[in-house]
Amino acid sequence: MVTKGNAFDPNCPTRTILDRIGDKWTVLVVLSLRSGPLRFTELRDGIGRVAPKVLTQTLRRMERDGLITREVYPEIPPRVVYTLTPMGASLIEPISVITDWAETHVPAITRAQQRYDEPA
Amino acid sequence: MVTKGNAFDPNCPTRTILDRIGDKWTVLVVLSLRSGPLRFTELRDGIGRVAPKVLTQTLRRMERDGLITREVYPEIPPRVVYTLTPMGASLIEPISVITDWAETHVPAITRAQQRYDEPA
DNA sequence: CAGCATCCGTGCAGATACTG
DNA sequence: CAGTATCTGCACGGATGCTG
Repeated sequence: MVTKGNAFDPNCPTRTILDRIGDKWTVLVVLSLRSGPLRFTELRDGIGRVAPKVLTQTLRRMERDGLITREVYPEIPPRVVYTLTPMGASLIEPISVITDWAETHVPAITRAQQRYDEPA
Repeated sequence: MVTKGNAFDPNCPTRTILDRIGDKWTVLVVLSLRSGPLRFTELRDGIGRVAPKVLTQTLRRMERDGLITREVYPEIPPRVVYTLTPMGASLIEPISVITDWAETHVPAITRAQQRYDEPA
């Protein structure tokens, strides 16, 4: 069985995962941390145009979920390092399945869209 | 390589896929149609609390993407049947990878959240 | 039956400015 | 440096009512 049948339950915890995977920044953070821990600014610069507030929200939620750890070094200037936990790292696989699927089917999807958008 | 490095491009087509997978209703439609074609109302009833407008939007977008087909029988009363295309059906695999991951890790995530939310 | 048209509320992304 | 504080806007989900 693909799903235990509770995927239709609005409160199904699987939904939470889908939300995370579907979240733009969460995925990018995982991929960014794939090759090692990074500081806040390094993440920010690597990811591109992301407001600090939004990045912070994303990181806090991921920390809460146990996907990353957050280590604060009380220096001046402060240094905070984010690291993928084993669980966080295990997300890379599902993500790569999705991206593989995407790269395989995107051309067909694009064609389907064009066909759909063509003359009425 | 997990990603071709363009996952960070805001216009990366892979993002579109992530958005679809992350979309609550799209996933439920795929799972609903897994065992055969369904009519609009059947989908609506099976999925649960979803506004017709939202379901229609979801179905149109999926049709446009080539994930489902929409057949209209000009009868009275009208009958419209939605069917998973081969491409749409191929989405079940990635989805099941996600749900498998979810079912494996949800307990750990829940525990992590509780630990995080505990005494300040 | 299968939807379209319309309206509403609002959650939330994002920009900007400031601080320990 | 690594955030917090504050404001804005608008995309989007959802409810309701109508129609071919």
